[in-house]
Amino acid sequence: MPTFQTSPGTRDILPPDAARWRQFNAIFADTVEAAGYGCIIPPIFEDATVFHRIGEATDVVSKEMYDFEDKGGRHVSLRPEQTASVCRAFAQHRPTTPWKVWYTGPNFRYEKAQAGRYRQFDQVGIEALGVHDSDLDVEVIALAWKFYQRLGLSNVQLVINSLGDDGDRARYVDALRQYLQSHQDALTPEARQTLERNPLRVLDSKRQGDLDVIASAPTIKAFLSVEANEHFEKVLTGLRALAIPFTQNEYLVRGLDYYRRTSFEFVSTALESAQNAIGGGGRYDGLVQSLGGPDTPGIGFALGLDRTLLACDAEGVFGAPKSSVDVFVVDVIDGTHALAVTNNIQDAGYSADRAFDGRSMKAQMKSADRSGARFAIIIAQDEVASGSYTIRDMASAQQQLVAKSDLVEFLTRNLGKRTPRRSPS
RNA sequence: GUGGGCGUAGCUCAGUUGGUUAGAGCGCCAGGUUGUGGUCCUGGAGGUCGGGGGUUCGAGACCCCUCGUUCACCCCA
Repeated sequence: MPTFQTSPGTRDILPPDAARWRQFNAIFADTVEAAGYGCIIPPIFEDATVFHRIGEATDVVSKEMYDFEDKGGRHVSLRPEQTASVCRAFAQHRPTTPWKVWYTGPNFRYEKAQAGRYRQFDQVGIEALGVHDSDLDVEVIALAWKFYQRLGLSNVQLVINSLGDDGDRARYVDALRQYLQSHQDALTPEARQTLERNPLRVLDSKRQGDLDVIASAPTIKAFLSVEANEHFEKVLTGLRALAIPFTQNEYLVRGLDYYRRTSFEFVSTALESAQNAIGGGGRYDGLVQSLGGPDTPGIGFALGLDRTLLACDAEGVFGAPKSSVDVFVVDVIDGTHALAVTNNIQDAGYSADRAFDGRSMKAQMKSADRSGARFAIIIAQDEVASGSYTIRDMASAQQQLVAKSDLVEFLTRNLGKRTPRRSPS
């Protein structure tokens, strides 16, 4: 028999971790829906050209795309992120603005995996289209911040910068390229290579040999238009008003070409690994138009599920929920009583599990213990004869005999009223 | 894509300069207790030592290849 395992960079999320993911998504949805964001579910793959708008020079597009030709000869790609898809959706459906949406789901990038970096990785995020107002920038950042707080994270740092408008950015890149080229000899070979492709990325270098040159490099600030500068200052003022701490970093450029003006990143200072950026985002005025839509401003962020959970682990917060069931039915006759009883309990809105394969009472009690059930319902000859159940409180080991017809009333009295998952007919 | 570390039971790991039948703890199953879990005691199941090739009388150990994983670079969430 051949043995199989997950492909590199992918993995199974098993219980109880998957429950933690669901909880994570639920808290996120709750946080952003409270601000008027609606859920959007774009396809997981689409025309590869859509994602090329992220920037031909970016690594994401040039070497990490999971693209292929489908049976109809279409060049499609698994999405490496969702922002481009959301903007494509906007261009396609032309909803009224402001259009505020949130999403969750897997993305794909062909990279070598390491801690906090997978080929299939999940992100949650929001995108807001059609608004220039700097207040929206503040709202977007504040929602991410609020979400981190709800998870219980406290060692998160907000790093922020402005990349200016298209023209500002172009003029700055020119100046930066000139500066770096004139200091080429002082740069590492890797940085010189990066310089060819994208001068902005050189600023991201953490190599010791590049730091001196970077330290005296021109910064974007001097190239910002009056409007972009004003916009940025208003964003910072808004953050201060909401008491959200931030660090300005004029070298924060981020890897995707479409960012304009506000650009930000959330870094976990609790993580030791190199992958300590747990979320990021910014404004991308112009992206919708590049996808064939009307000239529409946009801003959003994406938070990495895996990395954020790693940060939670590092801080010892937001652990996996303990799964448990209300009742565990122990049937030592033939198991068929348990079939009916669990069914009835479930119809009444409570959760119930049982053992199979006719195991011994001791073994079934052990399963009851492991299930985390508050009560064990024991059914043997005596109970059947008297038309009742023995109900054992697993924590106190107190037992009592309860008439069959009083079972739901007993559960309601001890566990509170529940809404039935479906009404018994 | 490049470089380093690591792959032994479901999990965490021992395993001497290469030497008989590969071990422990936890977990799992059963019994001790024919109507009772969590503690305790006893027993049991479970391993082609990641895979393939080589060196050797003999390889879990040494060499080569390969796959996986991990860390760093790169990049990013």
